[in-house]
Amino acid sequence: MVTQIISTMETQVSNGPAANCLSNGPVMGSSSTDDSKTNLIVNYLPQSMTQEEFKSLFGSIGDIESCKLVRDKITGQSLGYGFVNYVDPNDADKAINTLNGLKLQTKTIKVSYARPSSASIRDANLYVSGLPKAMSQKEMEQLFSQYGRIITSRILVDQVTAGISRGVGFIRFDKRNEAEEAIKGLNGQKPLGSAEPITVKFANNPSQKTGQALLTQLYQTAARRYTGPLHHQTQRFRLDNLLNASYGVKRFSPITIDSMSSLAGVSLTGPSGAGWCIFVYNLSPEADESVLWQLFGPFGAVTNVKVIRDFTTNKCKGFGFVTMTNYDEAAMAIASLNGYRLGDRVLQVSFKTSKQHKA
DNA sequence: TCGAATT
Repeated sequence: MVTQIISTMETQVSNGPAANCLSNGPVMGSSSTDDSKTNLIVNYLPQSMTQEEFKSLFGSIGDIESCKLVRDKITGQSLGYGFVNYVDPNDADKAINTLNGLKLQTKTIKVSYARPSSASIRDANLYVSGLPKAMSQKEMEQLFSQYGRIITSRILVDQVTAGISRGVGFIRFDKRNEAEEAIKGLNGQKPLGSAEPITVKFANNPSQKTGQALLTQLYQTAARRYTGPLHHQTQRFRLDNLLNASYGVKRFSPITIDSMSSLAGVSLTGPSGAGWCIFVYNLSPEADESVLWQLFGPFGAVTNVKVIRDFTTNKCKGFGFVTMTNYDEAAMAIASLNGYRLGDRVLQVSFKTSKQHKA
């Protein structure tokens, strides 16, 4: 858990023209000339960046033959990448040297030569989940390399726990058919010595988040910023106000911390450096992350909340998870919120049980 | 009634 702040490392594994994402290639009017030394792909652009800002940034390096920020055809949202074709190959080189790795908002942009446009290299990007936490990027590549030439790979890591793998990553193959073969060969397979099968599927486009997800992300950032070391009494008071204001109900469970921690036969999801995971049951189908922040935030440091939704309906499946940093604050939240009436529902709140090592 | 992860 605790995967809000994400840092990643990506290495270039190809020789020659650098990797890219998708292949719109040189944009308009480039005819049959060789663009390999002038045409660049720019990845990991901030969602909010406009075509004008994009052009302005890269135009500051030198004359641009053409440039295009790639957008979703339907929504018009930026897909987080674009192409710049310079007039002078020296400017392309200069753009890579000066703008690659530039930090813009929460993103670190990547500037590299675009591969020649062709249908065969499209949709060759895979999303992999369920990777063993101990698996390195190199090991992941070894696993996939039997299916083709890997252009880029990445394993996502959790920054707040000092770079522990989140067990998910990306593999971009040179060719789509290589990616297809990798799915056939590896999806549902257990990597050597691992008990869990991995999931391998085609990746979504980058930076494609729902407006809801973006709002949630913003809210989580803000909430964490203001989660200060308030005294418990004050927090109680704050919670009362919050809940009264928000839901018009009030009730604290009489369950004590001691009775909570003496539950027999269940192993708790431990601190594990990432905090204490709390299971929240009986949320309404309309519940969203903000409810969990409001409920748990007043008790102390909350690092992560998650409402589990049905994939197709996007409605809450009735439960969610909250991660809190400190045991006593988590215990206090559980003691106070278990049995809490939220609208016409009575919440059940407990430490998340671990299916893995239950006795 | 105890998850899923999207650069």
